Amino acid sequence: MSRTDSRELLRGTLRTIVLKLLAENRRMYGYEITQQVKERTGGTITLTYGALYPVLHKLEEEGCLLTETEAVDGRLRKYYSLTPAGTATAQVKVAEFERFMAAMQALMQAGPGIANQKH
Amino acid sequence: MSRTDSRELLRGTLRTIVLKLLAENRRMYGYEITQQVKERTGGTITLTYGALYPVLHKLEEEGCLLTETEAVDGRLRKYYSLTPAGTATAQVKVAEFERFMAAMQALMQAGPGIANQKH
DNA sequence: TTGTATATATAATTTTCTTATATATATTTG
DNA sequence: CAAATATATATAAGAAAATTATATATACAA
Repeated sequence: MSRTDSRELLRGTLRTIVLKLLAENRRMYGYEITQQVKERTGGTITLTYGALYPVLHKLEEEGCLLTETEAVDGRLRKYYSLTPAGTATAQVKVAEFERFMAAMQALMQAGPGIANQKH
Repeated sequence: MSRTDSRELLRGTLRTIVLKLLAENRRMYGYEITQQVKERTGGTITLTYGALYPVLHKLEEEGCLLTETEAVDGRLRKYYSLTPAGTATAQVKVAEFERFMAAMQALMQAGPGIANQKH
């Protein structure tokens, strides 16, 4: 299976993604997060459960998230929502990410190179 | 030392950065790469030597880079340049990164403030 | 001569992710 | 009806990639 999916680039962005989505949605459960990410990125980004759940647990442990477990259609769902501290962290993380994006843009644009020839 | 520097976001992008710069510059040495990155990103991104050199060695080992060592002002410099395979890899990596950026943009933009309530 | 800048390198540790596995119910499909 | 797929969470073992610390060496400026 060759993955067109750029997994390695995802490194370091998981927490930011989770916090951002929760900042928008007020409450979400893990599975829902993976589905939203897949949908909204047209399948380019797919989260793995082995990475997601530990991050959710860690964010909870750090006081960024709180949970409420509910049974829906006979299956358990664990809803996560941001605490005030989590909201603050989300803002910081998103701002940091935007700064980082701009910096990467600066590196990826300019320069006579690969396929950047202008006529 | 509080770092405004978003180190964790850098994870997974190092190889792409190195390959992109080498695609533009034809040949560069390690120290030069760190300086260019710092300059071009206004200090937002700073590479550490502990990460950079192992990556350069690995890329060389993989056949993406070749080296020529020269003494300049009494100090040694190890210049790296792309092999044809390295050029191809650089193109793939940059394309992958752009795809990833677009996907992240899709996640980061949506819903200014708190929209998207479901139910 | 002391510190800063230039220049490369590696080892130990930590963080973070992948992969595999486990459990359990609901729904769709052959 | 059985089997496969979708929903839903969880964790352990291992790999990958980075941080941090350390080592070496020369040039230049204060």
